[in-house]
Amino acid sequence: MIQQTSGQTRPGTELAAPFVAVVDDDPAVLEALDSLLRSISLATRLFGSPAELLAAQLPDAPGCIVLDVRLPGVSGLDFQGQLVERGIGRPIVFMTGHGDIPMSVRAMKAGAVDFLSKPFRDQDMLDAVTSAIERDRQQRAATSSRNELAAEFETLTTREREVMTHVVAGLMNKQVAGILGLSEITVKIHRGNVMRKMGVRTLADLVRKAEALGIKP
Amino acid sequence: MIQQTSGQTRPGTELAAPFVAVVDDDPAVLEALDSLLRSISLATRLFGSPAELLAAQLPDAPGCIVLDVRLPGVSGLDFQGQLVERGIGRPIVFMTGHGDIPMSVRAMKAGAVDFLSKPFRDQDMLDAVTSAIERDRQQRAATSSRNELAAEFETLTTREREVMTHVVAGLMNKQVAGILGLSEITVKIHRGNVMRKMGVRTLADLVRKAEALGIKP
DNA sequence: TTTGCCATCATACAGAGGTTTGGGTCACCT
DNA sequence: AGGTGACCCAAACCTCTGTATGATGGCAAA
Repeated sequence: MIQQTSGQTRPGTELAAPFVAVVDDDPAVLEALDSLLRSISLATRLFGSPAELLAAQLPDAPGCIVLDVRLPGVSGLDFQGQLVERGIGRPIVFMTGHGDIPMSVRAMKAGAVDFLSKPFRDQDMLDAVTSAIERDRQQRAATSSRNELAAEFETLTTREREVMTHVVAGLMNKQVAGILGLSEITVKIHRGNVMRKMGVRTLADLVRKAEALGIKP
Repeated sequence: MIQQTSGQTRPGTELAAPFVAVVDDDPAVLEALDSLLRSISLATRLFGSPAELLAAQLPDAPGCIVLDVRLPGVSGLDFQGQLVERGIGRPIVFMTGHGDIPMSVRAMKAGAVDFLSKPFRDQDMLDAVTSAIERDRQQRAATSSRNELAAEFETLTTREREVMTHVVAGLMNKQVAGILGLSEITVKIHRGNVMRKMGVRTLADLVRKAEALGIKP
């Protein structure tokens, strides 16, 4: 039971099965992709329109989105932008029957993983999807560890954050005390609290965490 | 005179005028691009083939390469790979008269800044080139500061590097001494040398430099 | 009001960091 | 043979860090 709980709550474990969300207005295409992706043991979510995908709740697992450029409602490229805005930053694989070079370049510039012309070879789609999922896996791992860090940082009081900022800048306790108008002993106490709350035992580790948090001034 | 010397030798200043290297086997295209690029005050280097560019010495300034995909000798895409191998990592803007989507996607995946179909609008080329030069500028700044760091690190002796590795890992002097089979006082001396040679005064700064150098074990 | 958290400071002590001074061995190069 | 530089160590001395112990006051939620 301990292991089970640990496995469920510990972030970054990523044992969940990856999935692929497919958006296309042609049911035949959806069916074909569903079959293809399942053949390599990938879970699928099928959508007939961008709106459906936005309404749905994607699994909390590494995954990607396969998208036709020409979709009912909005352009696939615009939809790409919408997804990013809403924080649904899943890697996207585009496909199209009537694409052109500027379209593909725009998609790639916006971060698309691949841009496949219909008809494409099955293997090309599988490669693209595999690559996209791997990208998402790393993305999620990075976001996850950043979130844990931010959570620790938020447990600090205002004073503790001020002290931490100056400490990781390399200032001595007495200097920090001078800047903040405190006595050196008070700074030491805050500093000790910072170390404890940030879960580090050495200044080196604190500096690295501060770097990851983007603490500069 | 002091200011002049300082300005010439300090890296990262990047006051040098940006340039654009253009490779195309059609003299008319070269001439047209030369004229276009000069109109926004960009220096140009014109080449009739990839081999010519490889033989030439590009200026030590931010710049980019404008390349036709179909070139005498090699494919523009293969040439892109060759340039990366030789450390000529300038951002590339592709242009083509007979391109297709897979080609453009491959180029973009390989890091191309843009991929323009001929005929393209002048403004599109200017935008692409401007963006490419900006990317190179940042690339060069990053490489430059990494090189300075590596240079400092290379002035360290083997022992000093070992000590530094353990120190930035957060170990105490006595622990480092135990691992390396030294006395604590010797570690202190090495540590002092490391700080001096790496040009830092605080452990925090040393940790940051070590991070930038990718020192982990 | 009581409780809890935040913040502040003092004294005292233990331990870690850092430099200086001075000394030694060894390998390599001129 | 002498010089250089890496490497090693010790004693002395100082500063800085870190952690108690104990105490005060403000402020907000229960």
